Amino acid sequence: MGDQQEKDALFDALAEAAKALGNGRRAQLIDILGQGERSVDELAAEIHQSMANTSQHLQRLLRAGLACSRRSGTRIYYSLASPAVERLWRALRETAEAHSGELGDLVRAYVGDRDGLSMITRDELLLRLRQGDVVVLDVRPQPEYEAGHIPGALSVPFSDVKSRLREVPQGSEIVAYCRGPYCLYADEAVRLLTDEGRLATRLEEGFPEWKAAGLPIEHSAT
Amino acid sequence: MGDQQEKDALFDALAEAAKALGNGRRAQLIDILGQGERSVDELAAEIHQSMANTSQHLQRLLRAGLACSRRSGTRIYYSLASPAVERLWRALRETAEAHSGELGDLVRAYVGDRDGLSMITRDELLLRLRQGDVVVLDVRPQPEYEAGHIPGALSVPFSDVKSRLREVPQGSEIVAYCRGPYCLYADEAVRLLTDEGRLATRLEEGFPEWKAAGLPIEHSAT
DNA sequence: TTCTTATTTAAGTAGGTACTTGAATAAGAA
DNA sequence: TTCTTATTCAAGTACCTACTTAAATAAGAA
Repeated sequence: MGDQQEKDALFDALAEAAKALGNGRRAQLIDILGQGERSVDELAAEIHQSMANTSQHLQRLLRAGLACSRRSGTRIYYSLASPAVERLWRALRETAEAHSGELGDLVRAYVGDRDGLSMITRDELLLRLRQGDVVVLDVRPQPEYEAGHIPGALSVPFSDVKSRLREVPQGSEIVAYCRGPYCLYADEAVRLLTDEGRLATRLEEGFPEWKAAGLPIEHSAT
Repeated sequence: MGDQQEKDALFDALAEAAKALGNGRRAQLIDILGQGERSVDELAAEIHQSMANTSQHLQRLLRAGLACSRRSGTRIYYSLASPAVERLWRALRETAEAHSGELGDLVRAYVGDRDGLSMITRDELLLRLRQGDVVVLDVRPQPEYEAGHIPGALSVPFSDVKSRLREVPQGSEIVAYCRGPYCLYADEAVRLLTDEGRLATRLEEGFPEWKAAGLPIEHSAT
């Protein structure tokens, strides 16, 4: 007990979990899995990688204890191992953001200019929901909506917003949300709706943050 | 804006911070830096690595935005870049611990059996401090005590406990603390004191957790 | 049974990482 | 100035990682 070799082994094991997060593709997988469970082929499509490569990344997450999997017929569904993983991912983002400069530039390069974009916080949305004068739009892909969404939200995946405009109730303000701060679905939806003359706003954060705050969640009957 | 290449670059940058933590030696450095700033040679001695290798690890932490450094004469002192890093490190530990099994075994192998060890929580210690019937012992190395400690604590580094027994006031219960749950200094101090017939207890957590909880801290006049 | 689809495994390669050793800086002391 | 000490840099090597392609499983459908 207490010798250097064992100490090194302990810290190596802790570092294993960090290594699992230490790859851009796996970080994306964690971000997506934060929305709910997904199959390997869906995940491969999301991160634009081959099935083989995606499978290997997922198994790395499995081994590190960040993800878990279940088989259903011919498909295998992966999900985050515990809420602690969600906290770890958020802490990593906050740390990287505090290291001002580089990451900010990359976010700006990917996300573009959000200056003209109307945004509201979670607390504001809660208030408006109680008043009952907003329509909430979940613009993430359908499977993520089905795995869990803000109660009362309508599922209109980003790619369908334009064609399904008529389904969105008129008259009240629209609040769109997606995966989180690094997700553009809600941004684009708000821009599109605004162009159509609707009053639309983006929720600052995404579904995982809503869930992590302990707020109520609705699941689709399957 | 919004293309795959930029998205990959953004997540690669986030993964960079995780990669920096993804090495046992650097994880140890982060754990030690959580106690306060230290010079390169002190850190090299702590992790039992060469100066060159330690320096390279520290520069990796620097580049990733997890650490920062300042020069003072011929020495360069490294410290954590922000409290967010401390949160990240804690989240990583919690995640790894949730992945029951392997890590538990490694902790047990390094830490040994804590069953016979008397422990108190932070809240209990706060209560006892208010009652004024405890002596608090900081058994970490002197530089860590100087960089910040629990108010009123006496600095008796682990290696000196045996020879400096007389300095520890008799009559009241002793509470020893160190770096945190993976640190053995307080364990050993409590065993030693108990063998000498003193009433000694270990603080469950360490100094970084005390600091993170926003509790008061005392610094040595230098 | 054979066929199909989803996933994993195996093998190979280019590039990255963690150490080592020895030389180069950089600040202060003599 | 030279000497000393703390730190960094440079170059080399053994090992590890992220991807590729092609073959192997594994479950369900026909």
